[in-house]
Amino acid sequence: MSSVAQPLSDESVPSAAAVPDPPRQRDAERTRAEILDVATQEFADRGYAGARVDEIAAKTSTTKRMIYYYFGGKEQLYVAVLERAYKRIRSLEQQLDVEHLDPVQAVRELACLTFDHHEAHPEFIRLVSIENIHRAEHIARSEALSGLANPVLDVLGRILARGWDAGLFRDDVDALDVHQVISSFCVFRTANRHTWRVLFGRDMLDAERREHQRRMVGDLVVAHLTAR
Amino acid sequence: MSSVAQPLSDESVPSAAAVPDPPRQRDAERTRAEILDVATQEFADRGYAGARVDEIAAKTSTTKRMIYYYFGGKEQLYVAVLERAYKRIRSLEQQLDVEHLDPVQAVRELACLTFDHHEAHPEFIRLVSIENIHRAEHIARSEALSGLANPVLDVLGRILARGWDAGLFRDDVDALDVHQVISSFCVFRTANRHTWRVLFGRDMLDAERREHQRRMVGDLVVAHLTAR
Amino acid sequence: MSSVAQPLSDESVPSAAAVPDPPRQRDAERTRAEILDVATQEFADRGYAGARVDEIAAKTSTTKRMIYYYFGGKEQLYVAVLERAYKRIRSLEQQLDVEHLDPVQAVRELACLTFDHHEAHPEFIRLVSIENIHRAEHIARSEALSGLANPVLDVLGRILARGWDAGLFRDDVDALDVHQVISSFCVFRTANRHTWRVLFGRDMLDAERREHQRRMVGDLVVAHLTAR
Amino acid sequence: MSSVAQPLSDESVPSAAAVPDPPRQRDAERTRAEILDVATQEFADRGYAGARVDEIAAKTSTTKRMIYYYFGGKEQLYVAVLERAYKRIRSLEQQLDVEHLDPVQAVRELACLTFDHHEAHPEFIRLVSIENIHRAEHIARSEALSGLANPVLDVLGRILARGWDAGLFRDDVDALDVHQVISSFCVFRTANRHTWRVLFGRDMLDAERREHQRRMVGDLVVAHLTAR
DNA sequence: GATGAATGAGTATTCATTCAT
DNA sequence: GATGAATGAATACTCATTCAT
Repeated sequence: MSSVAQPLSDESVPSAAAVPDPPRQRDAERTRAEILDVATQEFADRGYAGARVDEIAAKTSTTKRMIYYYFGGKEQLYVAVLERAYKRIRSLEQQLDVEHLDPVQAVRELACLTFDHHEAHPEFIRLVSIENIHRAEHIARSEALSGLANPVLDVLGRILARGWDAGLFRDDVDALDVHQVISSFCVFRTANRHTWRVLFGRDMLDAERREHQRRMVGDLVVAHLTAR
Repeated sequence: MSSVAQPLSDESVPSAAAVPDPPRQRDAERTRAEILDVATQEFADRGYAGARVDEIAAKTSTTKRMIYYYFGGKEQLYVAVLERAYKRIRSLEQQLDVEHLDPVQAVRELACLTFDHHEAHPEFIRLVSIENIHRAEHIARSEALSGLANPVLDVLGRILARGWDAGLFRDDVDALDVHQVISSFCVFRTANRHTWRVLFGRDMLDAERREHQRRMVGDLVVAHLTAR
Repeated sequence: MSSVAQPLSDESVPSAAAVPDPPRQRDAERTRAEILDVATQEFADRGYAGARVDEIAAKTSTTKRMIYYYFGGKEQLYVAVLERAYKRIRSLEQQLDVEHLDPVQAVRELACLTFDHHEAHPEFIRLVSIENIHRAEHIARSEALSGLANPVLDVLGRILARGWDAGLFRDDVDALDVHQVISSFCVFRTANRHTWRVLFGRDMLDAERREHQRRMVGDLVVAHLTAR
Repeated sequence: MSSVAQPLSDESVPSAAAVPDPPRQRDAERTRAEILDVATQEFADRGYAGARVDEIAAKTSTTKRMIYYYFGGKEQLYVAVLERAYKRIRSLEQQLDVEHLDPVQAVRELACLTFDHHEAHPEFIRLVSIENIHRAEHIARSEALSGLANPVLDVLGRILARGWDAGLFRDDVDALDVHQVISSFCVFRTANRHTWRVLFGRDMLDAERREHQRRMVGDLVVAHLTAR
């Protein structure tokens, strides 16, 4: 019901507010966006096979026919959902600004920003889990995604370079390794939240434990990089 | 694809050996086990909604009817798969033996063993991802699983206690925090392998990078625990 | 076997007339009605559990899928059949007109009309028998049916009132008692026709005995009401 | 759960009490009887198509195999249930003794006894309804049933003869007509109890209304027979 | 006689997709 | 662009019955 992508979608919000409808023009774009919003929610919620085209259509203000009209089918809709989700995430990552900090502070800050970022977009984490179950076959085929630049890696690369120059960081790990460490921690909390809660009785996303966990990821990566 | 249950199933192997199978009237335990083997593979491969009862039956030497005879339905079969998978993993974890090492070595060894362990059971990691997509509703309802003890935590608890006593480890993280750090890294490599490969061009499970990654998880947790 | 709904369905007849049916896109009401016609026949013929959705669909010009599209499932279809059947019967009962007769004639006439009425709708009697086997659980849950007015009772109530005023009728039976007497006789002939025939060698619906039986129900209720 | 057939089965009760098991002898008879008891309950409860062989077996102390061993199949079991039920009813009817009364008293008494009789055996009424849904095809094929004498008819025939001789009864109805009147009323109360309750809000089997109804059937048949 | 395992044909239901208007 | 009706292939599940021991 309530929009899934809201935290991400500055663009999709105005559809409700704003102008009194230019006769018939951006309707197409608006309809597409609405379908994508609902589909994102449904696919993230139930997986690709578990999501229902009927259900997606029903939660939309248009009809099932439009899904086929705009996207061609369930699979293409799913790919479109993935593409939009990845693009939004990447565009947010563009705004990272940690390069004014010293390398140690910068890497800690980057970890924390990634932490916040993933916590704000659980449905994106779920989509990624789902896509991994499918062995990433859809994003592999998507031209839009396979060529998508990765801002975090660039930022991280420059921080590491400065750290190495200053003799602060170990040099047997590269940017992708560090990104893996950060991502592992930040993704796992959300992706495996439910089984963890049942098996260990602790909710990794519990608000009370949030600060502790946030400090932990920073400590972790800094300790690792600066260990003698 | 690659045999799912083999690495785990000393018990299930004899089905291949022994007698040449009198046409009917095999035996209950063998039939059950065979269905579970195939179902584990199928559910891990395609998810709960994506797996097909017909397909599972077809890959079995018995019929679909037997799935309902022994398990009652698709969902119960899925739960039985989860239960067996968790029990096997737990039983392997029972065999952990790192307590003769000094705390730092012990925690590093534990991280490495967890690393090996998860790498050996990718289908288990997949099942866990899938169950998280379903918000762990099935294991939450399973009496067999919600009460399952967790050997790793006990072992880790004792190591930390020794480390604290010796003033070696920071004391603002508990056993579950440390387990989370280790699990995050070890699970993520397998769970997110495919999207990572497509997006970053690196296979986190690549054999050539294995030792590097294995050292990394040890370094990570030790550095974190011993950081001043 | 013999057309079920015909005697009742002025509305459903046009389906046979009109246009020669553009292949697809018939119209909703017609499709619904056709399914209900066939389902009425099948459920009356074989009972709820004995009727087959496949068989109903096969006797229809549409497909099984439409049954689920319009009704949701076998049980809801059965309820829809009951609802339509009861509504039709009630609507026919609305047309009763015996109040211009003196009370004795009126009650006899009412009995005879009920007799004719039930004889004309054997499939309705069968549906009622079937629903009683199910302890009326379906009509109990149907809002459409539990609130359905009962014209016969009103008519009967007014006749009895006149008879009591005139000192013609005994006053220790109420309208529902009288309706029970009439219904028992009229329903039993049809509902128990087959076992009666086998066990006693007499067909209670034999055309030759019809007038005799019709007079009997009138005599019965009049004699009862007017007995000193 | 609570035994259906109890009111009927003086013979089947001792199975639990009595002798300490003659090594293995009447076991066959006892097993047969137990199956029939459970099957009677199940068929009466759910109809022929609705009853489940598995369910019948499960409610038995033996296994499904025995149903096939003793009866051959579901249909034959159903026929056996009908045969036993009819035989028991007939045998109870043998005990009717109203011939010492004057014709009017006798016919009233007969009606009341029939009333009591049917009220005591609702599961028999249900079986008869069910068999009528199947157009009596099973009892028609049963040699045991098609030749079964009907004690009530004989008794009734003798009472009517006396009444005619005495000029008390109308002579345009025969014994079977009178039996039909009585049966209609007595069967209808039980057979159509549930729909009647839902549609008219009155339970025809309500204990408080029992005496009223019992008097009614007597009044009814006497008034009818003696009407001038 | 008795038992649990096994079976195949059936049976209700669902789903992505398309058509006519 | 938009809509409700329609479809066929799948999909989960059930049932009476039989076999091996």
